Amino acid sequence: MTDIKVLVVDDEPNIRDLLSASLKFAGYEVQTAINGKQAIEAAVTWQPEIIVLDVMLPDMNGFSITKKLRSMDIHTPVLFLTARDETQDKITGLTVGGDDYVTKPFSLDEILARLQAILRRSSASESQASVVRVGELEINEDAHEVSVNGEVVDLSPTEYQLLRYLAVNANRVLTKAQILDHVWEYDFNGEMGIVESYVSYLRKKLDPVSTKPLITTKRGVGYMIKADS
Amino acid sequence: MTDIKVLVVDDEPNIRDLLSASLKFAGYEVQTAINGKQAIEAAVTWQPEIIVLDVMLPDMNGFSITKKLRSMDIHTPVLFLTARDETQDKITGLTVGGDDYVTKPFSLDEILARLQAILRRSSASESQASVVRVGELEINEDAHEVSVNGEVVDLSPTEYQLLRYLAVNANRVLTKAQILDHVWEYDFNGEMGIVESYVSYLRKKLDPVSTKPLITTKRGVGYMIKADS
DNA sequence: GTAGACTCTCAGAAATCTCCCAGACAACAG
DNA sequence: CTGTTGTCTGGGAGATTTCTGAGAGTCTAC
Repeated sequence: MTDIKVLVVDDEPNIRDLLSASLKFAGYEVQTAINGKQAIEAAVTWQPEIIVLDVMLPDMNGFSITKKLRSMDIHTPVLFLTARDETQDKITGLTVGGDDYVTKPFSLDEILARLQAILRRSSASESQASVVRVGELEINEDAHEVSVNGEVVDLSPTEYQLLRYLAVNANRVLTKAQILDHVWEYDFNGEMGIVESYVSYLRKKLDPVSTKPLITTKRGVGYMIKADS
Repeated sequence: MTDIKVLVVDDEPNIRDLLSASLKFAGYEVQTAINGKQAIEAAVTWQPEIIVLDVMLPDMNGFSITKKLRSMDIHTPVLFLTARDETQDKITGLTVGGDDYVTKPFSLDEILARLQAILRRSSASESQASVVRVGELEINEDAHEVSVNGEVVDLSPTEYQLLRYLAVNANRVLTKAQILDHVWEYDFNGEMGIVESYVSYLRKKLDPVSTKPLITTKRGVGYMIKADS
C-alpha cells in the first residue's frame, strides 16, 4: 500500500522539521512548503491527501489559501495550525467541512490524532468509531471517553493524551523523554517529573476500577501498558 | 552483504576510539568526525545509514547539525549522545522521528542495542517485536521483559543488560573483562567481582523457573549461556 | 468575581538498585 | 589429602529512582 501524502506548510523551520520528521516516522509521505505560493503549487501538482497548514504565513493567510484551492476545485482536507490567541471567529471560519485545527504550541500526539481523525472522516470507511482497546481499557477517540471494564473514567486533557499514547504503544516501554516529546507541547521545558505525576494521577483514577494495575513501571527505563495475553 | 555504515561524531578522542573500535568489531563500517563541519561533509559524501552524534561539539550542537542535514533532504537517523546532567531543553525533541538518545557515560551494549533498534525501525521490517530466544529463555526488547518457560521474571536494569549480553552471545564464553566492558558504563572503575555478584543475582531469579541452570561458569575463563541442543 | 478544575513544581518517603566486602564453598594441582 | 585459587552468595551502606501529597499559579465556567 502506498503511503498517505501529507503536505506540511509552515514558515518556521523548527516546526516544519519537527512535523516532517514525526509524520514521516508515523508512516506518512511528507512534503513541505514555506509559504502560500509553494503550498498551492504543491497541492496542485503533488495532490496530497491532507494539508497541515499554518494560518499565519508571510505571503497569505490560511483562509486565502484554502479559498484559492477550493476555487480550483481542490477539496483536500486541511488541518490548520493557529496561535492560541487567535480570534475565535477567524478559527470557526476556517474549520468548515472536514477541516480541523490545533493551536500552537501543540503536542505531536495531538497532531497525529487529528490527522487520523480527518483522514478517517474523509475516507469511505466512515461511520465507525475509532476505538483503542487494550485489555480492560477502552478509549473512544471520537467521544474522548475512557472506560475500564465498561465503567467510564473521567480524565483531564493531559491525562487522556498520556493514556492514549501509552495505549497506542501497548507492550512497548516508553521512556519519560519519549512521553514528554509526544504528549506535551513542543515548547514545554519543565522536568520529566511531570510524567511521574501524571502517571500517578492516572493510576489513582484507573486502578480502583480495574482488576489489575494497568500501567507498569519499568524501573530505569520507563512506563508501559501491557496487553494481557 | 555489505556492512552497515555508521558515522561517529564526537570531539573526545577516547569516546571516538571506543565507539569506533566496538562498532567495527560488531560488524559495522565506521567513519568518524570530530566536529559539525566534518560531520555534515561525511554525511553528504559517504552516506552512512546512521549517525552517532554527540550533542555538544565545539563548533555546532547536535541540533544545528541535524537541522542542516534535514534541510539538505538527508534523513539519516541519529543516535544522540548527551551528558546525564544536560539541561532539559537540550534533551527535548530528541526522540521524535526515528531518532533516540543515550546519556554519557553509556555502556557499549546499550549503544549497540539502540543502534539495532533504530535500524530495525528505519528498515521496512517494522512492526514485529524484537525478541531474543535462547532455549527456555525469551527476551522481549520492546517490553524490556524477560521470561523463562513463559513465566515472566522481573529484572533490574543491570541484570537485564547482563542477561541480554549473555543471550545475544549464546554458546560463546565471555570473560568477566568483556562483560564489564560491554555491560557496564565505560567510566566504571570497580572490580570484576561485580560481575560475579550479578551472575549470582540472575541465577537466583532465573533458576527457580527454569528446568536446568541457564548460565554456565567456565572456571578460569568466564560465563556462557548454552543454547540447548 | 468566585469556585472548581487543571497544570506544574517541589520535597520527603518509600522502594529499589548498585556496589563492596568477607566468609563459605568448589575445583584443581601436587 | 591439602593448600591454593577461583567462584558464590548473604549482608549492608549508600545512591538512585519512583511515588505521592501539598501547594502555588493559571484558566474556565458560571
